Amino acid sequence: MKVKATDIGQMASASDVIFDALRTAITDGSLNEGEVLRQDHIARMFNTSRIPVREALTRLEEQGLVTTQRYRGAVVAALSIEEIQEIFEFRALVESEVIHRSVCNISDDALKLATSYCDAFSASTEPSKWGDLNRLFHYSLYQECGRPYYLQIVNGALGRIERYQRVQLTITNGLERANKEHRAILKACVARDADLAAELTRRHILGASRSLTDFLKEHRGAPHAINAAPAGNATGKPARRTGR
Amino acid sequence: MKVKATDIGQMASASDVIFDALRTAITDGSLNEGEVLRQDHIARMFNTSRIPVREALTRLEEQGLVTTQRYRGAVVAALSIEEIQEIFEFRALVESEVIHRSVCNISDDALKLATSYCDAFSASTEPSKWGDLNRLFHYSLYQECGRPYYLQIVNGALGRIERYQRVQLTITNGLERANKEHRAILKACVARDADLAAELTRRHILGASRSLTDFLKEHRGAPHAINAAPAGNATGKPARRTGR
DNA sequence: CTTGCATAAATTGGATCCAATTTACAATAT
DNA sequence: ATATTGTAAATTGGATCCAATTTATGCAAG
Repeated sequence: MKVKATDIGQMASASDVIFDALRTAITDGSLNEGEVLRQDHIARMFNTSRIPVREALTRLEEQGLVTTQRYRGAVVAALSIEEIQEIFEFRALVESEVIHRSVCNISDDALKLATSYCDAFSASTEPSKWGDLNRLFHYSLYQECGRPYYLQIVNGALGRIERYQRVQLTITNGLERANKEHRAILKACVARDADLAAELTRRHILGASRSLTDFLKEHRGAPHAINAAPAGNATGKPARRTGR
Repeated sequence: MKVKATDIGQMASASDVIFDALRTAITDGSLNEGEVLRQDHIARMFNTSRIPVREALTRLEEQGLVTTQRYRGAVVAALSIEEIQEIFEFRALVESEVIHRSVCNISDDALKLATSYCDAFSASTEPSKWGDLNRLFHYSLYQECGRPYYLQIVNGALGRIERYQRVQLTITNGLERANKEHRAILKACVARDADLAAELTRRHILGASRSLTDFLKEHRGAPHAINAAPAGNATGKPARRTGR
């Protein structure tokens, strides 16, 4: 009998690989907002043609992570402070609902796992991992809500603002407060107090929004100047194309 | 001075045209769920190559309107009753929040417009227009919530279940109840009673969910047998490919 | 008549090529 | 020196072609 590809799981297509790589690069901040994504540059990085690159960029645009203009290419999406606030507020609404539903069914195993992520988060000294650990902690408490669509939406919303949240945690030392709030949320979940867990989650997210946007209002005279600017791009004009 | 394309607005690319056409065909039910979408068939319909078709399908998949398997192509997504219920419940959560925020700022013009859509909805005898009019009515009450991201999410959620809702309105004569509920919502908005408008919207959506899923549980022994099946496809096997 | 396998047809993912458009740059006029 | 304009380079959208894979069909064996 011939072995079909489906028997050993769906092999990732080239566009999937590119999509995943670009997505993580955008969400973790490796790619600065406003940065231009050239199709054949990316294609060369992955040793493919531009076709799968375009498919990946299309998907990223559909998720709101890049914006595209005809014949002008894709740039990493930049969110205004108002847009960031809106997404945090939306997360507060949906995630409080999600954790409320989840706590009712939550298993001891899930609580154990959440605790271990919580510990790892507070113990980690590697800023590049805070985003992942934070996400893993929260998601481990959401898993048993029985609402995959909600989780998908939450994931999309989080993907858009994760890069900013990481900056805020790193720079304003928001780690301590996040940690305390995580402990409180976890405690409420262990006690199976759904209302409390929901309310604490809501405040946790809105609080993070507050300190992040305060930070951005301070440090963002210009729209996109969080990370170090790439060399020679201090002017408003597009960077001159350097040779390949 | 040379006229740039951007000066006369963004010209729609071929993939945009195809995307829009397929999206409306899926949301309004012209394409049955489970139906297979062949790339070069669609390409021939639009006199293009398969490249822009693939881009359109990629975007539709990202929105959850089609599902794709490697080398096996795209099919119009079919939602289980549980998934439909979940999306309605999600809409109830988000749309009640949206209308609550909107009513605080709503203008008399917006109320006038909403009234005209409400009237058109109740007067219309054309089932194919109910979906549009229903959407226009609700959206006209949402416009001034000042939360574009919420509206974008609502639009995505609605796009997934619109086809089913249309079926329900058509078949179970849910029109009368929808109409009454629309009047009540509108009245609450005119009175600037945000809490009431939100609660009525919540119940309106959950009620629609209830009657739709009841209907589906009744009429859906087989997963995808709402609309008339295409000729010669009564068996579970895929239809034999007819000549081009 | 049904089942199993070999082979052909159909279909998708990706590479390469071409046209449309934008952007950079040099030459020129003011 | 600065603005302007024409041209070349860079870049994207799309068409056509090829390889990988799946699906259908025909033929032999039971």
